[in-house]
Amino acid sequence: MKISTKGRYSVTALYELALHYGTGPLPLKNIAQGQGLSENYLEQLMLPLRRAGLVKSIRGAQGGYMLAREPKEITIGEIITTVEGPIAVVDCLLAEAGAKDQPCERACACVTRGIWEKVCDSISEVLGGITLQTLMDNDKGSEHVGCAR
Amino acid sequence: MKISTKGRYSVTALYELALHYGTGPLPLKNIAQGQGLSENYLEQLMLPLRRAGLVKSIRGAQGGYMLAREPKEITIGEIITTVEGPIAVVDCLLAEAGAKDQPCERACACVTRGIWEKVCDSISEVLGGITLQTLMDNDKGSEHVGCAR
DNA sequence: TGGAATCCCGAGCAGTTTTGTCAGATTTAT
DNA sequence: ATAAATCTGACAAAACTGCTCGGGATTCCA
Ligand code: FES
Ligand code: FES
Repeated sequence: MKISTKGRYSVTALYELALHYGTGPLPLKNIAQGQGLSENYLEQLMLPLRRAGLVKSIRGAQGGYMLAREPKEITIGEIITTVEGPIAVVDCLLAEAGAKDQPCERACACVTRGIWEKVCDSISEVLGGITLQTLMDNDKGSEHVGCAR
Repeated sequence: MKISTKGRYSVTALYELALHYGTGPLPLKNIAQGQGLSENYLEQLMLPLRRAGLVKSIRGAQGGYMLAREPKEITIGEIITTVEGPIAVVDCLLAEAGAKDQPCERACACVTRGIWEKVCDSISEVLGGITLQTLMDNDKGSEHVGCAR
């Protein structure tokens, strides 16, 4: 039950873009250095994000990335599903949609199916309810008062 | 974001035990064959479950496993955390408890931390709210009416 | 008392996924 | 022209998953 680094890095990268929203393209190097991430790795994550229409890119010198929409229109759920695939805690839940092969043999008789559905719904609800704007607001609101370490 | 077969198999196995609750020990072979699981693999899952006090075992011929508590006293969350480890969608959330090493450098400044906490809480709430008894009740309640396939 | 059934335990292993690295091609501002 | 940047695909180490196997220990039953 882990969210991979793909998801986490993507969120922080797009949060960084959100902070610069409206101020032209931001090169990947800046994001990577600022957050201490591998530029090469981050590069790979931007590919699906661009194809999904979450970010836009400008090539060449003085180029970079920028959000394709307003921060309040991009949810954390979108970001994570884009780079990690659909939120399905068990493969069975995927089958109903695509269903070229059906890994869920006893779908209607399976007593546990309801559990996984509830978990997925719950996660989707949480992640779909948080936007990049939310993160910015929360960060501004926090006082950064005395932290133990 | 997957729940591994460890978690799923354990839940179905313990559900099977719940169905036989009060009727003596059930050998692993029966569970495995009934659910179409590998007996050898299931054996490995029972080890942590026994150590965690969820099941009791009786060795020797005519032995087997039984629930250590009533079905209504065993939550799905307990089962899954026992075999898969704590529900922490990111490692950072683990650190605060044990914390021999601290993977979460900027815990108090990290804007994304709140997201992962919400997700974990949400999952824990769902899984902690479902017991083996719940599953049995739901299954009895369902009419098993016309299912497409 | 002698199997036979059954749990107990650790080692090992093939396949997949994760987490990157790298080299080079392409585009564009200056 | 040159430098800055994105684009793309190939590759690889490490971790994880999903098992399998072999042998040991315990207990029931005939
Ligand atoms: S067999 Fe697919 S959810 Fe149980
Ligand atoms: S650095 Fe640990 S939660 Fe962000």
